[in-house]
Amino acid sequence: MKQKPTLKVIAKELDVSVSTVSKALKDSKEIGAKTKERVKAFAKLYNYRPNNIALSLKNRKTKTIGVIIPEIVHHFFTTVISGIEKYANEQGYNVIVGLSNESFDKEVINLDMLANGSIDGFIISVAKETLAKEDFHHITETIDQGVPIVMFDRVVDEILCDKVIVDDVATSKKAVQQLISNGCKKIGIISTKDYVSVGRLRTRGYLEALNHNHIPKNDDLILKIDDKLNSNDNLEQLEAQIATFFKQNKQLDGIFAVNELYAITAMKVARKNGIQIPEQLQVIGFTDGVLSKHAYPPLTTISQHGFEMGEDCARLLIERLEKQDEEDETYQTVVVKTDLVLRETTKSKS
Amino acid sequence: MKQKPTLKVIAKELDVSVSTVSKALKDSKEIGAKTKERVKAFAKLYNYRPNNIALSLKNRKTKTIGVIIPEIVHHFFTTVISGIEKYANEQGYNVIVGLSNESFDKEVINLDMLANGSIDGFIISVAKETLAKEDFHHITETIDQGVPIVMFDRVVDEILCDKVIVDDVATSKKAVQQLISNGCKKIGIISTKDYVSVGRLRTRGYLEALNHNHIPKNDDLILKIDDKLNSNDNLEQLEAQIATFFKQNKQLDGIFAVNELYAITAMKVARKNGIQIPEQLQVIGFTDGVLSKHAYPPLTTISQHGFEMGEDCARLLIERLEKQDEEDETYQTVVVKTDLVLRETTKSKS
DNA sequence: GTGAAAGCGCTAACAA
DNA sequence: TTGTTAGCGCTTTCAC
Repeated sequence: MKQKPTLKVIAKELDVSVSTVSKALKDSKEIGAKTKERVKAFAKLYNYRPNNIALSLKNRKTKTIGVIIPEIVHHFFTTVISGIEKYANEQGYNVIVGLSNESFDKEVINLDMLANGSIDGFIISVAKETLAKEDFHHITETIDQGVPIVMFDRVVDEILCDKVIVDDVATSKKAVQQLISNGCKKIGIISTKDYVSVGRLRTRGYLEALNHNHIPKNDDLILKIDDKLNSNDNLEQLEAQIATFFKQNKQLDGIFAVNELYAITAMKVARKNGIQIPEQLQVIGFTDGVLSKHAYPPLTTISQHGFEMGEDCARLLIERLEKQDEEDETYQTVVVKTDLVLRETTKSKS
Repeated sequence: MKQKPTLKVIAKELDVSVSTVSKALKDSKEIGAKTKERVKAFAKLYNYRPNNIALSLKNRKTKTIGVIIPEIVHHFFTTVISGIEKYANEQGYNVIVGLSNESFDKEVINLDMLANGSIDGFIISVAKETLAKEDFHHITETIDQGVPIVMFDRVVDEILCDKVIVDDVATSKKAVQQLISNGCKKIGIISTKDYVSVGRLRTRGYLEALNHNHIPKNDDLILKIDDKLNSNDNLEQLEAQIATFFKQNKQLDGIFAVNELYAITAMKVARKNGIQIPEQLQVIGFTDGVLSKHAYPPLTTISQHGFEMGEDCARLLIERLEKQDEEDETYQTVVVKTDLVLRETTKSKS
């Protein structure tokens, strides 16, 4: 193992000073042509690369951004990461990923580990446990220390920062409206507990759609899945809860699910009960991921455009980083548009 | 925005020296009890956190590891990352993710960006384009510079480093044997081009199984999907190639696919052709991901235990990092065990 | 045209 | 018990 060459090593080897080497490598006009040549040749030969850490210390910025998400085994989050990565890399930034695993403590630890100078700013989607506890001190403290944060998807209204979201209410309303227009009479929703912002908002959209069509609200038709159940471990419990829901609501002919896993599982349960999709039951999911595309039958879903969300997050963050001196205290909330991707789990009954 | 407190700031504020503060914060016995108290109280009050970058520069290690994978929107890779993350975090390491997007150039850039002191070591699964070009100079150079690398899944035999793989040949043989035992007579394989190591090896396992059962090889039954087709973009092309394959091989009654996307797509094509699964066609995939689990019917697959692979990668790398002085030039190749997860796309015809 | 010195934030050997 | 100093690798100002 050859040791990595540093300016100092090169300087000694060539019998010049460190600063000469530094300048030569930057093509400074202060340095004589042949010295430059010599230095550059030597540097190339030994594959010199400036030490990023030293630069970071000097410049007080690391050119890397930290992304903290609840789970990486989740198609939506990975598309967002792809988007972040793409934009960040284009701007010369690196991306460091931390997983909270939906746990408050791990979220705090991750933030702590990275906020100590390792990264210039965060992009985060808040863990369910954190939302449930409503304890956001780690986030506000980080912001107070001058480390900017961009929140996406699962955001916290009270915290002042840039945000990238989807118009959950309007989008859900649109989806449910589609079911109604298609002739569904008894539409159920499979959502999360209310502390998860997106679940709460999507439920609100569902209710607005019903209301708009003068359909009375029926609490039996609203299923709020217990916390953490969309982790891959307890699929059986998820299925059990949905099976019970089906049993309690016999004439269900439409389902709106707030994520694709819930939608897919509902379809599985329906199939076991001999219910035909879309003839007897129409289904729409949220988040257009691989699961939806490859489901049988292919699932009609709302596309959140995760990749674009990621790009927006990175853009917002990097823009703020690059003009950090200006102390801009006005925050943006970007609302990414959604699309209803019609596939085979819905169809007009007319 | 308060500026982040440094030792220097604290020292000045408390009118002691920087080293006193440093030692006090580390509970050094050299420092007097009340000085310690004072310093600690102050540090807590202003939420002091040591600057990681400075520590990295000092210690010549960053306690972060770089993971470079072809695609993050891929269940297998995300499970591996989860495993890496878990083990790394337990050991106090951070994980930084780079995506090569199956491109040689992006792989090189990623390696370059990070090899300059930002990370202590790499975990990498090689991009298809790199495998096709057979140009590995960026990898060998990195190793030569003293930055250890662990390869997983898509590895390069010629490169000396730690590796974590699955016994692709034996595992594939087992899967195909299962099909044969189940009574399949005409078994096809859907694989990748040969330069992708895993595709090549899995095809070899397929052939060995046939051979073992005295079934003659038939090249028509071997489909090698064109490069990059498992990226989500060109699903139609994938489907087209598989449809053609079906047309050319009428009595196909068994399919072994080298990843779950190929398997799922084959099932889709079969369904369109009115072929019953598993009655008329049995299917086994590789990589037990979400797609397989939620497919209809649920797909029999080989579980690669990605999470464990990730843990092994991290363990191998960190072990090497922590004893880097010893200059251990013996490399390990960990072969992770696989399991055949029997679901509903296979069944004995007896 | 080249080099010395200071400094980014921190630690540790050594002095006081 | 506390402080001074040097140094991690680099940039940059200011002398020479």
